[in-house]
Amino acid sequence: MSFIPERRRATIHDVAREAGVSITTVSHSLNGKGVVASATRQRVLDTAERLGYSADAIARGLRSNRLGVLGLVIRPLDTLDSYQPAGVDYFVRFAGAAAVEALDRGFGLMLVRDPTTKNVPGIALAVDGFIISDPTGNDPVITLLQRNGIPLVTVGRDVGRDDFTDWLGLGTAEDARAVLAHLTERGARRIALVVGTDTNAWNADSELTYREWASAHAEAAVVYQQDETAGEAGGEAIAEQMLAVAAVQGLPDAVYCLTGRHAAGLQRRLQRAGYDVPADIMIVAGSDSEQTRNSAPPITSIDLTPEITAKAAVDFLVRRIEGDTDSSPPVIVNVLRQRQSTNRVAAR
Amino acid sequence: MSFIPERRRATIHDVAREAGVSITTVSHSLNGKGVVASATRQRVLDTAERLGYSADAIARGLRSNRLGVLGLVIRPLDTLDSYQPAGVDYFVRFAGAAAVEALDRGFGLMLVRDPTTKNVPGIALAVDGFIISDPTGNDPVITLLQRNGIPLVTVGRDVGRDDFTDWLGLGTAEDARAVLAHLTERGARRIALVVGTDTNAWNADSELTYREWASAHAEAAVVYQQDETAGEAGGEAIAEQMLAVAAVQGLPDAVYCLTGRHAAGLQRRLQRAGYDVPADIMIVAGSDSEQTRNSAPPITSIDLTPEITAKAAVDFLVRRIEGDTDSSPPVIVNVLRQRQSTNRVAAR
DNA sequence: CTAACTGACCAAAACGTTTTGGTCTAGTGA
DNA sequence: TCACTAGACCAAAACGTTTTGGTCAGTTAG
Repeated sequence: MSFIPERRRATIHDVAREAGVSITTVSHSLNGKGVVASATRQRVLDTAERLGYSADAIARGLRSNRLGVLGLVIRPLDTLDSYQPAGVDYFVRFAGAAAVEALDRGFGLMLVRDPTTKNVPGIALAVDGFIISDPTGNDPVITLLQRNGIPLVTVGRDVGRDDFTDWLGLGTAEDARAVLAHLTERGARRIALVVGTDTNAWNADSELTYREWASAHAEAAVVYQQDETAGEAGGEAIAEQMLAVAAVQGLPDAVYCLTGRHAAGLQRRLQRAGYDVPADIMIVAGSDSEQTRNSAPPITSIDLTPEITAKAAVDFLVRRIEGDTDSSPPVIVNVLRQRQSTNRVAAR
Repeated sequence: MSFIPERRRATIHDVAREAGVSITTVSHSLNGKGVVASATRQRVLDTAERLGYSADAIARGLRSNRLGVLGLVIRPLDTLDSYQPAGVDYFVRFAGAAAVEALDRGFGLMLVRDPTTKNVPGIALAVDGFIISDPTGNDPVITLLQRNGIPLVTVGRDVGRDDFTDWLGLGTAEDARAVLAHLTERGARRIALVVGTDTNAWNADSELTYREWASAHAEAAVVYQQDETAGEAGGEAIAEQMLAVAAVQGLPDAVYCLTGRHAAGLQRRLQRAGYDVPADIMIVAGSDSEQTRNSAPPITSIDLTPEITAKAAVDFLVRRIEGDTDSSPPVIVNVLRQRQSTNRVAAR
């Protein structure tokens, strides 16, 4: 037994008939356009209220080419192929915050997977604009959206697309510099870097900044690469590699792992090999997560403040949609959460 | 400098002109309706492909009254008034899983806040159907949607609306019985319950089942109530209450806290008062979370398997949208994750 | 007194589809 | 030859808005 009562929604025609005016007058009254005698306007408003009328968003969208929905594509999730990687709360926090901000501005937010693939709902290309989080290099999604004339902003730049300027910087270089400065201050000299394999700006710019730092300090750059999807096991694997060459070239003073799960796995494996964190080696993660907060010891991490980033991205996109093509993207500033993994004083 | 290239999307008229047929024939060719000579159909298909044509979802939606979007309202988040409560990953996992499942079925998923409030995007009432997670008693959102003839299913029943049957049970009673059986098996007799203040079925049915168990076992029912939004501090507050009356009526053997954050706070406060978990008192949470996984000791919890629930909810809603009014809602079965907080054998 | 303007309102077009109800031709059976 | 059917196609209506381009009456400027 279904409940659907098939109660037809009131249309603008119903209101017009009931109020004894034309639909033009109803539309004008409701939207504050045109000139309508105030008595008439009030009568229309009352009638609309009484009938529970609200303009159908689809019909309005068809006419005015504005649906009231923003699309969100989180590219790393397309490669992860799962929307619930354990402990990775960055993206869900991002999506939630983006939804709230969009709602506050009168837009809905629709989560969409890679729209270049088949079987994506047609509505995806009908939204008013897109936020693309962490685009890949020369991202085909951007190409598709541009071809269809859909406004978009990205969070993190597309490293293969220098002509595209509507992106929010993630403060990646600043973060890397802050981490390296923090580690140096705590006495580290030989710092290794562990990046992911996605071709996004986060990985690219972190590595770039690190290499700059290394050459400026006359240190050899030691960069490991590990698949983001490998999780903690991936971090352990990197630790194995470090241990394998430790006899020859020694272990680093400190390791900067972009991914929190890599950091947790790496720390655990090094501890198992008898090393103390932070006394023998310090560890920092570039992305705060459940794993970094709850490792023993807790791992110093960059809190990427997805709530702030999401809010800024929505704001920036809405500006573009509304025709403001000049304002430049906001700059995101993240915070370094100092924890025990880099606390040399507190080490036994 | 904006990037928007104002490239007009190809319409059905463009395809018709280019292929030398009427728009009717294009529509029929593309949708497999009507009778079209196969040579003609192929020509149309090729032309559409060449022009990169895909039907505009809004226009289609207007005509066929089907937008291809599902709405999701997570009611507890409306009261929490934040979409990113720290460590509460149930809802974000739910939303992510629902989005994936919807996408797999050709729908978009739109996250929406309480649509009875003002300033909600009009599109909210234009979606094809709604999933309402954890409705409040006699939820006004349900009333609104029903008045507008929008299909909906709820996750957890509306405790004030017995005539509404399209809800997915959360297995709440089964969960409660499993927890109580587990605690009894580990030697507990005097078990206390801590529920939240939302008027949803989870709270109501947990308490009901608990009281049934208490009277069946001739035990006094001890029920504490704490606001869901109070977090770990709320759990500590409950512990204070327990400690205050401990001299008179003793401490319970075990506590069943529905909310994971309450459980974590409660455990910490009791430990601070010198009690050992699980030796002196056992603790179980009704909802697994970061806090229950990472407390010391880790807290035995019900894993509410939001991925499974979300998938089932989408499936059920799509059935209703497609006119299947008969199939009954699926039954969700959750799992009890046994951890050290109820492990009496392993206690010192 | 006429022309121009203004205030109040409305009919119809337009948005891009799907679907209804045709037309026309060629073939079939009687 | 005539009625009928089936195949192939199309014109126009419909979905519910917003917006364009009016009309009409009354008022003001010259």
